[in-house]
Amino acid sequence: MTDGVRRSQQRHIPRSPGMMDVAKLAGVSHQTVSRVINDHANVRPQTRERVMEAMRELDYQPNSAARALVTRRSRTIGIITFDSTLFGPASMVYGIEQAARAAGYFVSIASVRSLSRRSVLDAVNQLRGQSVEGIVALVPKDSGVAALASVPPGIALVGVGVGGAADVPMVGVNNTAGASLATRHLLDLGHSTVYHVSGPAGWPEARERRAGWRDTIVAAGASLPDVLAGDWSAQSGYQNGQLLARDKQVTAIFCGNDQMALGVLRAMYDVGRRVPDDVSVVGFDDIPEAPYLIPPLTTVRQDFTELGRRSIDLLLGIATGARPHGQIQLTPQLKVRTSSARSS
Amino acid sequence: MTDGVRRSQQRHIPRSPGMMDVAKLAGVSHQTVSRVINDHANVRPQTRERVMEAMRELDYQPNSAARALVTRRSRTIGIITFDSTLFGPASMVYGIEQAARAAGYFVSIASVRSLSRRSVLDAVNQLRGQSVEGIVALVPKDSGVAALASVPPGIALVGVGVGGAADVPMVGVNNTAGASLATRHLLDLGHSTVYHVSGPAGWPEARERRAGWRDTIVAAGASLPDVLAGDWSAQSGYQNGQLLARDKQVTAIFCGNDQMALGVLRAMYDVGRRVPDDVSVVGFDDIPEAPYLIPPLTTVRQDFTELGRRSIDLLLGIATGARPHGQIQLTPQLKVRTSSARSS
DNA sequence: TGCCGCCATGTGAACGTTAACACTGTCCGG
DNA sequence: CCGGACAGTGTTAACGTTCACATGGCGGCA
Repeated sequence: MTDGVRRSQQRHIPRSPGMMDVAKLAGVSHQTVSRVINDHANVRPQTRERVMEAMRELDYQPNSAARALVTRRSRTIGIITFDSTLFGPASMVYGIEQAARAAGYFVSIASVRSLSRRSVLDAVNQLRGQSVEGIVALVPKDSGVAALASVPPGIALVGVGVGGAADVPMVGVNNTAGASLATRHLLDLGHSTVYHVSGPAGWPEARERRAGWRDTIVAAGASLPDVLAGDWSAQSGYQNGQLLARDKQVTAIFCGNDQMALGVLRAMYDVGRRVPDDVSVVGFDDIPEAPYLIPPLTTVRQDFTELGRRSIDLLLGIATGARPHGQIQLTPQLKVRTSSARSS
Repeated sequence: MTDGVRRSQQRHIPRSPGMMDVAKLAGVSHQTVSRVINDHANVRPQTRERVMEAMRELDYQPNSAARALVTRRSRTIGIITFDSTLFGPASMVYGIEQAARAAGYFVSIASVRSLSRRSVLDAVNQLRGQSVEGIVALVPKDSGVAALASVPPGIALVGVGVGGAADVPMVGVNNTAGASLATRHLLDLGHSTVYHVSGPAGWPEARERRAGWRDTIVAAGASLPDVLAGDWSAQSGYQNGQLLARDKQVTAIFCGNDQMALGVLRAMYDVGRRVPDDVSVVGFDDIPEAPYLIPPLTTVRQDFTELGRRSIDLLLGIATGARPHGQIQLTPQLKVRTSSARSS
């Protein structure tokens, strides 16, 4: 007795009830308890009830480590994410978590400070160490994508927003189509051409949006202005906006995301160029604030949450060996608000 | 031989190398491998090198499940989060993840769709099922906080943004002080009083900011206007802003967060009331876009990332039994921009 | 010289679960 | 009325670690 007390004192983590304890209390074998937990057939309803009761009484929680050890399945998927502070990534993490949980998986997260090959690979290894059954990687930059491509096979991996050309199963929005939608919208409003504030070099999504914009301009036979490159931030939008605001020829601007559009809006305001009377501005993403900017921002909507959900679908498909490679592209949608209008 | 092949075929998950395999290859016992992995003393450098070499050769990854099973430590902490889509929560998750990783922990996430007692408790149980060693809960609503209070002890738990009165160890920003800072700033600019667009009922942070505002008004002997209640969204800010814009007496508004301030800004613009010439507006949070709104928003800055870091400090402190209860309050900071000016 | 103690390693038993198989009855068809 | 199928349950052995000891060798000190 004394000995027992001493023993339980030296382990600082108190033992929580196990299957054996439940079994003893219910008067069955631990295997029967296991059967109840895993909803196996061939357990008498009455027995099942007795076991459940015992579980309730002891506040029994199955030990996931033991289970993972013997089944070799962690029921966990990992997310690698860069700057999950932004609306887009944050929403996707949310969508992924919801979908994963619905599919019976836990979600473990590893956020990387930079998108260098090195840090992405570190994150992959961290998650491998947790023996995740699959990884969804939000690493929307070439260096990150390259790192993904060099991950040893054998681990299910899906990239999100890594561009259509990536050598990795991926889900993303059709950026080319989205950019095209926005550009055509502005051309259709009578603007002679459309200027573009793009995302930074090395980002597949920036490149694809730029391409969609360019192709549309060219196809329409309009003159092709130089691209201004930002870094996705409102600040960079503001700076580029100041440049554009000075040029009276500029009547329509398509921005690579809403934050930059917000900066452009502010730059126009500062210089006294009215939106949409003098200049039309279109963004990309449809952040929740978009309808309340001055003026309400016309933008291309991506359904980030759905993107997250789909990435789990794809991942689970791969994990069960369905398709070796897959590619899912969602179609974005133009949201016309008041920041775009007919050319005067 | 044939038998061996068949066996490895029927298990669909192929066995990855274990300690035993490494041990055999290095010509030592599994225990020595364990010692090498855990950096135990008393291993000859030469032996250590041989083991490391074997690990590299086999691409050995320690099995975290087995380790967790025997040590009863998962090296994992859990995050419960509500609407991680917003800037604040998203930043905190980021800060938490960084800090946890630095402390050698993995991070598992459970996002709840609502802050009802039920769903918060479900999330707690999900994480308990993963045997996390501690939980950081971002559940900034009374119902969620109440749920936390009823979590069985024995699991380390820290609330973030749950209000100072909570019966749970917590970290948060000093909302009262922050609101006071904003309100005093406006009073000091000569405004006869300050109106308040508050967060929704049942949110401790909304309550505390309201209290800070009210106390400051009362202490200054100014007249106390009715509170307008929003729901944190830009939309609700816009709606309440429209109400306030009609009232010519309103010259200063303190908003419970930046999104609502953004909506108010837009409402003022629509009605033709100039900010800051006619009306001063101050927000709370300092979202990255705040400097680029029209006009740049004066706001109260909270360091969300730091908040996340601190919550891990507190959690780890509790988990190692340092203090049974703790409370950390960070001091927010006023960022004066151009949306606030002297009363005319 | 002999014993003690420490360094370097090995051995065996947990940890809590699932998988595989063994064991009872009961019911049904021949 | 007997054999076999099947429902319901129990028994034993993994899974890959760490922990608590046990072991052997070697150096130092009395």
